[in-house]
Amino acid sequence: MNDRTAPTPITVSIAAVERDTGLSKDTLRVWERRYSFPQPGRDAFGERTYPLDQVDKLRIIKRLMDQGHRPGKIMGFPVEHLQQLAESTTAAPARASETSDSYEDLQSYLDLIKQHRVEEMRRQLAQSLLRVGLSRFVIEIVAPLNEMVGDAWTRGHFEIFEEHLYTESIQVILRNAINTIPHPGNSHEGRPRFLLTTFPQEPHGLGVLMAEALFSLEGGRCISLGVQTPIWDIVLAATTQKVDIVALSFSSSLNANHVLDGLAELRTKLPASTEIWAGGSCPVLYRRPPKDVRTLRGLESVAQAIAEWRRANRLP
Amino acid sequence: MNDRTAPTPITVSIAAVERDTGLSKDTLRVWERRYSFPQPGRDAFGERTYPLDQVDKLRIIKRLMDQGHRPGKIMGFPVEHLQQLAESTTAAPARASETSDSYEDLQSYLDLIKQHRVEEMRRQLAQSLLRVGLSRFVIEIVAPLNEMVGDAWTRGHFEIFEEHLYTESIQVILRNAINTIPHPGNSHEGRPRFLLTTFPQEPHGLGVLMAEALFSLEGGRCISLGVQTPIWDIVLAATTQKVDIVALSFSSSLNANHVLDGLAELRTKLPASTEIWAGGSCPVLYRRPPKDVRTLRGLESVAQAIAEWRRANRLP
DNA sequence: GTCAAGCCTCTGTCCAAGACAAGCAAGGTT
DNA sequence: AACCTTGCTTGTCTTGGACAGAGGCTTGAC
Repeated sequence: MNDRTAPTPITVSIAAVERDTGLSKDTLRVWERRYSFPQPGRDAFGERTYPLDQVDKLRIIKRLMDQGHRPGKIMGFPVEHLQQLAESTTAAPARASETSDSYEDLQSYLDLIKQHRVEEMRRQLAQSLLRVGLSRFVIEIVAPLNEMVGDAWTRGHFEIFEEHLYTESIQVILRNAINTIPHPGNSHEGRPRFLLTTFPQEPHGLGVLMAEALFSLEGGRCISLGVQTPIWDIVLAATTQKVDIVALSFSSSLNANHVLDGLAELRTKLPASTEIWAGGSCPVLYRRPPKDVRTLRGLESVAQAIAEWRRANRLP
Repeated sequence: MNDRTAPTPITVSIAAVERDTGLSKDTLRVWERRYSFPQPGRDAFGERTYPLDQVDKLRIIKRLMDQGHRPGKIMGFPVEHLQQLAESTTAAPARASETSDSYEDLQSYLDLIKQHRVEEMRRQLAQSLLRVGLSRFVIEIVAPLNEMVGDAWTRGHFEIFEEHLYTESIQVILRNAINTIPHPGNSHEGRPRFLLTTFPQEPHGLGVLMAEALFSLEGGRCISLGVQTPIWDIVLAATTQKVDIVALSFSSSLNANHVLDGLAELRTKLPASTEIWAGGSCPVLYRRPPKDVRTLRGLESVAQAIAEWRRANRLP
């Protein structure tokens, strides 16, 4: 129950390891049985005590698994090897984001986070927003930055709290910007009503926020449910709010089958007149596009999608 | 593992019950063994399937336990009796919030959610904010509303998406309000630096946001990490950002032991000069106050706590 | 009558080893 | 290149036993 760090302060209990690594107690015990790692000592009551270096290794393993590695393959490697493995991940997608703001400009934001100069970063973000406008800001700065931050994290260059600092900063800037978008009169003509959220397994909210910004700019009326809404509640909300389009955001960490199954289920439960738009970095959306769901590959396609919706729904 | 709601849609798995009630799987099994409640059925694989009414009863029991009741005493009672018991104690705190906005005014917000008139609710919230000011808005309107919404949710009067709509609305209003708080010059004298976040098991972010509003109003400089930051990352962020106070928010859904263990561990890892402030509706904070942690019971005490910090840190 | 110390019961968490379905990779077929 | 089958991998659920620590009760001293 407690940490029992008192006698030998260099070990922690199984509950603490579960909290710090996100690996369940069951998993920790079964790994020990199968792979002989971790190998915790025992305290006077026969309960497991994990040395800190093993907890560190568990954290690295967890990160590599989020990246797609399988535990059985990597469990035996020494820590140095694992760190090396983390380094040698995709370098390609970061280069693809050299569009208008050059790669170096974006990199400077990462440096600001790494130096923990949060206020300076927010100032510069706000400045960029003013310079290029909200739409280009989201598409050309925030989206590639998200990717770079995620990338840096999987390589172990960022701590979790640094990623939190980044996310919170972007959220402040974007929400503030969304608030300043003027309400274009009372005319509801040709203004699609959006419901925005994510599936229960998806805790990342920046995608929803970016979509809300772009939809609103294009004249959409947005209702956001935040993240992690059960499918049935999405249906309830969509029908009671009489929305035209349900928009969902998917990050790359999600299980492919869950995404497809969830979208299929949502499609059957929603009336056919309600469109479903799906976007985000989840690869399966574009590799095996689901039936009767509009997939938005890249945020640039948002404007076109809304234009097409307008054309299709001009006069019913 | 999965919900297995497909064959008989009226039962859920033990993992789902753990998620929805906050009671651990171990606890659920041991209750079944000792008190013969709950009594889940079994699916084709021999795994427990909990009927929804039993989950509802478990939720009520959880709430009564938060109020001090012991499981063995109340487990055998029928649901009606338990509800009655819950009513008799709940009435007091709700009444206590009849300070400026009367109970009926707050109730009208709940009605607006229930009628799904989101924009109207936001308009009225914004109006209340202007009328009474941010500080009283947070303390006298948002805090009791949170309680009422949570209350309505545990009784099954609210759908999940309605709670999401509420949370998102409050978030929009509060973040906007926080943005408008003027930066009082460059003087850092007597202005405590706060780090705000929650523990990994705590996904609710409104508490952090309310605290940020009040701290900022009192002249504090706030750095928010959002929710669910691992303890080690809280330590890292606190030291690199050189904060004076780490402020944490705890909802009543959290496991008491996890909260106390986490706070104890955080206390040992942070330098003694960094204060820890803990607040929120988690009962254990006030029933068994942790060592060397300042617990803020109710948001009214924020101003006093900051005043005391100022007095203690005037001249080192 | 009040308070402290001791005892006892209650209660959540940990342990062990076994079982199995869902996830994933490799091989074969169209 | 797209698809199905087969077999291995892996996380989660199962049972029943054990025990520490908190809560509540009783006793005894003042």
